[in-house]
Amino acid sequence: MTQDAQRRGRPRRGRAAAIQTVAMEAVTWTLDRPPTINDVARLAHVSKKTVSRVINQSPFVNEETRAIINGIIEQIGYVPSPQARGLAFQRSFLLGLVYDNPNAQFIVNIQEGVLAACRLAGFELVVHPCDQKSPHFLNDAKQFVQRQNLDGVIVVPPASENPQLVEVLRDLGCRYVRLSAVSLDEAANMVVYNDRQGAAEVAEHLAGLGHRDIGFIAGPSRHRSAHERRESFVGALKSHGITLRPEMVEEGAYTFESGEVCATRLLTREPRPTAIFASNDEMAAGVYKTAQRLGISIPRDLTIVGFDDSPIATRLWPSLTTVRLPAKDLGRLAAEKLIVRISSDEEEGHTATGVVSRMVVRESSVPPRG
Amino acid sequence: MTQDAQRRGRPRRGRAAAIQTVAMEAVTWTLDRPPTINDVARLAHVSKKTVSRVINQSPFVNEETRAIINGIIEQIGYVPSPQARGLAFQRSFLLGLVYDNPNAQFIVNIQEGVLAACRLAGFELVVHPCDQKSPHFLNDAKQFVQRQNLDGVIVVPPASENPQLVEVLRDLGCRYVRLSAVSLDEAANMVVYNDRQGAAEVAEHLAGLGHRDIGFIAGPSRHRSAHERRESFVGALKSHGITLRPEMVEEGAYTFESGEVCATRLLTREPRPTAIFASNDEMAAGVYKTAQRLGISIPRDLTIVGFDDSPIATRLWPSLTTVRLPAKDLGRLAAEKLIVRISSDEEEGHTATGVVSRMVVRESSVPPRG
DNA sequence: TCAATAAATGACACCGGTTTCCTAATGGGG
DNA sequence: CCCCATTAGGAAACCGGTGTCATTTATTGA
Repeated sequence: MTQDAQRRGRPRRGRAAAIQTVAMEAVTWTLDRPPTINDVARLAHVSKKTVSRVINQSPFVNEETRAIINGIIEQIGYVPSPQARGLAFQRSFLLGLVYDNPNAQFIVNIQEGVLAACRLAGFELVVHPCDQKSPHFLNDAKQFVQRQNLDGVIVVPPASENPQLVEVLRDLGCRYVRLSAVSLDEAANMVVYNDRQGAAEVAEHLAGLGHRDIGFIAGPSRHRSAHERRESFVGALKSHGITLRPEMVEEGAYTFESGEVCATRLLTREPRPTAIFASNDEMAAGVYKTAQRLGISIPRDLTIVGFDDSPIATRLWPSLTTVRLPAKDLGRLAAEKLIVRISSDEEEGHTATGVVSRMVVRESSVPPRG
Repeated sequence: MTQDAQRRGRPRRGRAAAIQTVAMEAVTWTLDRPPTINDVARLAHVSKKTVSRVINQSPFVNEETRAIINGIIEQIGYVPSPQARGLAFQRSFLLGLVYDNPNAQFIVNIQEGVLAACRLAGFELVVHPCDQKSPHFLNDAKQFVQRQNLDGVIVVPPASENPQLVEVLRDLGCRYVRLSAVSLDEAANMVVYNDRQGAAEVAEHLAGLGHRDIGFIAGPSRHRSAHERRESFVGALKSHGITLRPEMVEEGAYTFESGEVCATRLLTREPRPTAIFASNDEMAAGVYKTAQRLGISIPRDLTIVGFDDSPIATRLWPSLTTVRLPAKDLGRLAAEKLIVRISSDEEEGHTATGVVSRMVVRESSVPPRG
């Protein structure tokens, strides 16, 4: 009975005293190494398991105890070791971003969106630029995942459209989310951006302005987005009674230089188009340069529309009418999707996720002359 | 003696046999979890310590044993757990990249350079975009380092020029390397890019072309690079007998819009400058737009020079004479420096490291008319 | 008053590596 | 033939957390 009383009483006193003790010790307490969970447990006179419960927000902790432990954690600046947590949880709290996209702004925007979601969930982001043409491409990606034991990977187009890469990720048992213009995978693994909407709006815009001789610069056929933009644009024009003649279509490579080449072909042909829709802003910039070189005035003699709303769209003069692709939202959605699947430890999340692109009208699109 | 013989002999047979056994087992051997060092040790009939020695290239392992273990590692696809290694080594093999630079291309280039060095050393890169103006800036940075226990951090300007941030990193005991236009820190912690060289070349170029009425758009004074570019440019002009009059200097914010504003001021003033040197390409693009708006022909009536050699320099028409800042090399050097310090576990590396910027002449710079 | 139950906490094994310390076998010199 | 240095390899503790299960104490119902 005496023993019981002691056992019952001591912890109370012990804990109550701990507040004082620690408060006093805090000034002089200096560790030559980062504090660990054991230090916290010792100072709080509890077991490390209880500290662990506090860290992990377990409901089975007395409020008083929790307050004491949190106070000590605060005072000594304890931060749980991610390595130890990772080892015990079998998780790394790390997401990977795989990209081979040459558009730097797109990548940075995606990164920001992904990180916005990561921060809320306590994840960090590891980046992996790569090159699909490299013979080490698949092996590099594999090592990337394994080397830090990534919990999940987000893949950006065009790499996201590589079936071998997806196979590698699947074999590794690594969760992934792919970004693409079309749904290539089960809903849980995809975030799609609807380029059809934006391309259709452009068609409507140009038709509404009165353009009939319209040139189109398509993207490279290996990009799914190129097909989407093309088909939607052609279809929407047709519904406005305008047929895009084959000789008014050129296929570019989403690069500035290819935009110049395609524009040169289109603009030296009769009848010369009164408007050109380039499948991305880079190529649209190539059209600008070519038009200026040929002495064609923009927008008086030529309306130009791009796609992406990259920074260059507003740097050009006149500013470029284009389609805004909300890259940051895209990144955020992908990360959220991935994190939900990782956290729930389930393959659910079968709802389709995506964003819609919308046209932004600026100065480069006006009615045709005469 | 018999026992001894057995003890001596068995391992031999054991190991020799292991090759066969494993070779046969490999086909049917399926684990429902990733293989661990224990699996390798068991299959190789050695202790896990010996496997550890092989992994870490210890010289105290028999060649035969090493070959057997490597064979098994290969066959079962064993990859050491980064969490476990991290826990034991007290290292994360993770580098951080802190940036608040609005220039996406610069960031992506830095990332690529950093990763080139990381790959060789077995490190991965975690990114952290931030905002110096946010009240959480310092705390976010601190958590960023702690959350994954980063081995080192690379800080890109202008964040790199924030002394409080550096203090936080130092307090955390986190190694860091700063990029900046000037040496703000001990040599071990810096990689500098010499903007003076490029700016001086521009001065020489413009003077050589015969320009005398030269306008200058400076960067924001909180950027060290802005000072470097300005001082060097002014100094070099002076050494060519040209004095930059105060009314020919405007201070921009390294943004497109500020370039427009400054250009408007410079170009509506008498005498109008025959050449404008903008401290970065973004602002130079603003000058282009303003000139076009005012009906000033480039380069006939106005020579323009930028700085950075960002993608926009070649997208503009005529293409922009500018100064190339080798961002990728910068990133690589910073990462190499950091990795050396981490690996050697010493504060050495007192040699200064840096890159030099060089002018790239394009179409926007010609002699003045008349 | 006495189980039965729930709440709060602790003891101990474990995650997958590394380090420390120790043993056994081998080879060479006296 | 013995001793010792050297090489190869193993046992156990450890890194810093988490899981499982047991234990203690307080509360409730019969």
